[in-house]
Amino acid sequence: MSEVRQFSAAGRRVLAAAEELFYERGITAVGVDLVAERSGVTKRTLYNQFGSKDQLVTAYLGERDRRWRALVRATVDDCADPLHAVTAPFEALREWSRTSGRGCAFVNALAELPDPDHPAHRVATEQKRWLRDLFSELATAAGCTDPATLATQLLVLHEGALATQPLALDTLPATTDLAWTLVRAAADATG
Amino acid sequence: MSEVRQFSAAGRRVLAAAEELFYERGITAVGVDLVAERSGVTKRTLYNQFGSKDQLVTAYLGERDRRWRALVRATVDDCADPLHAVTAPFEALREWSRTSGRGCAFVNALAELPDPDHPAHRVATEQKRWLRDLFSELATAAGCTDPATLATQLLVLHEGALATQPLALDTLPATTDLAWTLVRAAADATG
DNA sequence: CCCTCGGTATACTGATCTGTGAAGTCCAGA
DNA sequence: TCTGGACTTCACAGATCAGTATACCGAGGG
Repeated sequence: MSEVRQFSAAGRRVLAAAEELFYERGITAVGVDLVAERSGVTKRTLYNQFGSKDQLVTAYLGERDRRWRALVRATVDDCADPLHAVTAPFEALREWSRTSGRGCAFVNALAELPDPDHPAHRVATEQKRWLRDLFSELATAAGCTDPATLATQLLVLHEGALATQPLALDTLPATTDLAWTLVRAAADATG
Repeated sequence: MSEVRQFSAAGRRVLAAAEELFYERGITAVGVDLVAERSGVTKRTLYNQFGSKDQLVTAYLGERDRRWRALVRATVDDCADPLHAVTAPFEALREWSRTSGRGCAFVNALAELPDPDHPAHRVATEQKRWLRDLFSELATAAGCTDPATLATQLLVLHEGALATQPLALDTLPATTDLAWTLVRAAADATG
C-alpha cells in the first residue's frame, strides 16, 4: 500500500525544506522556487524528483505522517501499563508540540486543498483513522468497555488539543487529564 | 471595540461572495478578481470598499464570527433548562455544520496566515476565547463545579468535532454525548 | 445647471506563479 | 575511455497575482 519511495540526496534535501516551509508558511503561500532555493537545489532537479508541486505536497504530508506515527508507536511501546498506554498518544503530542506550534499539518493542508480527489485528502483521512483505530486497539487491550466510542472521543480530544494549539490557550493539560479520566472510567466499568 | 462598519449594497455583495469563496476554496487560492466577478462588481469598487485583500479577509472572518455568535446565543436562549444550556453550542454546531462542511473557518484561516500580527489572528483568538468564557458562564449558572476547567474541556471537544468534520468520521454525536456527560457529572458533584 | 458620489468598464503595471526546454558539468562504473 | 544518469544554469512560456489609472455614467442635491 504505502510505497516507500527512494529519494536521492538532493530529493531528501528538497523534502526537508518542503516540510519546514509548507508547515510554517502554508502550502499555497510557498512557491517551488523558494523550496528549491532553500534546499540548495535547482528547480529542474525538484521537478525531476517529484514531478509536480502537488506530488511534492503529497510526499511532504506522507513523510510527516510517517514521522508522527513512529513517535506515537515508540511512546506507546514505552508504556509498561496497558491502561496508561491508551493515553500515550497525548504524551506524544506534548513532545511533538515542542517543535510544531502551528496546529495539525493535515488539517491545515485540507484547508488549502479543497479538492476531495487530491491525494492529500487520502493521507489526512488515513492518518486520523489510523489514530482512532490505535485508540480502539489499545482500549481493547486494556480491557475498556465500548472501545469504539471511547476511541472516537479520544480522537476528538486529540484533534481539539491540536486545533487550539495556535491560539495559545494552553489546552493540552486539561485535555490529557480528561482523556485519562475517561480511560480509567471505561476500565473501572468492567470490574 | 468591534466597529460595526456600514457597507454599501455593492460592498455587501462583495462580502457575501468573499465568505463563500474564501471558506470553500481557501483564502490564498482565491484572487480578488474572482471575488469581484462573482459579486458582480468591479475591482475598483471592491478596493474602494475594503482597501486591500487583507482587510477584505478580516471583514470576512469578522462577519462569519458575528453570524456564528448570533446562532449560538439564540440556541442558548432557547434552552429553558440551565444545565442543558451548557451544551447548547454543540447543538448550534450541528445546525451550523449543515452548510459548513470544511471545518472551522478561523482555524483554516490561521493555517494560511502564519503572520501572528495579521488581524485575522486576533479575530480567531477572540472567538475561541469568547466560546470558552461562554461555556464557563453557562457552567457557573448551572451550578457546576470547577467551571473553568470544564469550559476548557468543552472548548477542546467543540474544536475537535469541528476539526474532524472534513474527514467524514461522524464524530459529532459521540462528542455531544461526552459533553453532556461531563456537564451532568460536574453538576452532580455539587449536591 | 452643475457638481459630487458611487459605481462601471477597461486597460495596465510589475511581480510571482507552475512548469518546460536546451545545453553543459560532474562522476561512477563497465 | 566511453557511457549514462543526476545535477546545474539560464532562459522562457503562459497564467495569475494584488493593486492602480483613466475615463465614463447616472442620479440626487445645492
